[in-house]
Amino acid sequence: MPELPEVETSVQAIQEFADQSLESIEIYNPNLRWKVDSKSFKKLFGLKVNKINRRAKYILLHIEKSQILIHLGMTGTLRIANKKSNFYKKHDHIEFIFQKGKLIFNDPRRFGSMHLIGEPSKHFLLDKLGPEPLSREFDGEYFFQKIKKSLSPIKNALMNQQNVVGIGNIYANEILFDARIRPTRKSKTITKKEHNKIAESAKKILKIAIKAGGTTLKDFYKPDGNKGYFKIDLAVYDRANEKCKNCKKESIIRIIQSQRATFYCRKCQT
DNA sequence: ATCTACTCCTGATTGC
DNA sequence: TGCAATCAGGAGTAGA
Repeated sequence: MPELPEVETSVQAIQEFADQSLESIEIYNPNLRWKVDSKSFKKLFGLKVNKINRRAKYILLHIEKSQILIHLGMTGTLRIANKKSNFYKKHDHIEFIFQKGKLIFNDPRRFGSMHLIGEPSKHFLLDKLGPEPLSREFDGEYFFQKIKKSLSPIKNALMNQQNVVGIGNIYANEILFDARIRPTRKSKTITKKEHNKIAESAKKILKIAIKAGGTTLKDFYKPDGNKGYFKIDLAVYDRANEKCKNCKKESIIRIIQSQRATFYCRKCQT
């Protein structure tokens, strides 16, 4: 599930480990999207995590001159556990043992990843990423310039991490509904004015979602428990055949775009 | 260079 | 109830 708001929530939830030393790391199953290099992680024993932050949908744990790079994929979750508990959940892959607790990475579908890396901006997973959607760099003018010649649908452009990061299938649908733009529109046909609205909607929707994540943080990240991701009140995603929340007349339709489900209102989104 | 389809994997849900 | 088919929120990669 994790898109930018969920990853941001996770980063906030594990801040207690910033400033703690890694006592050891347990690798139960190194098979993720790329095989985890167990050897390199063993060199980290005894070192301190100085900072934990996010770039796009990646989580970074900074340790002196290297950092642990984590991607949650589709089904990855982090959970905090008490140090004494030995509760193993199915699909637990990696466990970081700190002074005051444990951080466990669980991922049933194994689309997530974990790397030990050097300079983040030079890593192959990060070096082509576009700007953060909540930064000043991302605005209508930027997006217009970036995709004004593109033939691909605006929804694909929004989800393309080289254009702007952090937006996945749910929020792309929600953002375009908020902006009243039809997801199938070719990017090159989007006017500057519409771009301003898209950028505005993107910031608005993501901020609302981050806030919602913050309010449910307590339930989400309890030691030894993980109730799963929060959901904001979605207007179109997974609401096929339901009445549009804007016009209250037309039904939301579901189509497939580039193998992914797209939801929109034919009346409100043009 | 741009764009789309395929692919990795397990689990929940839907349909017969 | 059982079993098979379908679908899932990501994104690198191959190939058109």
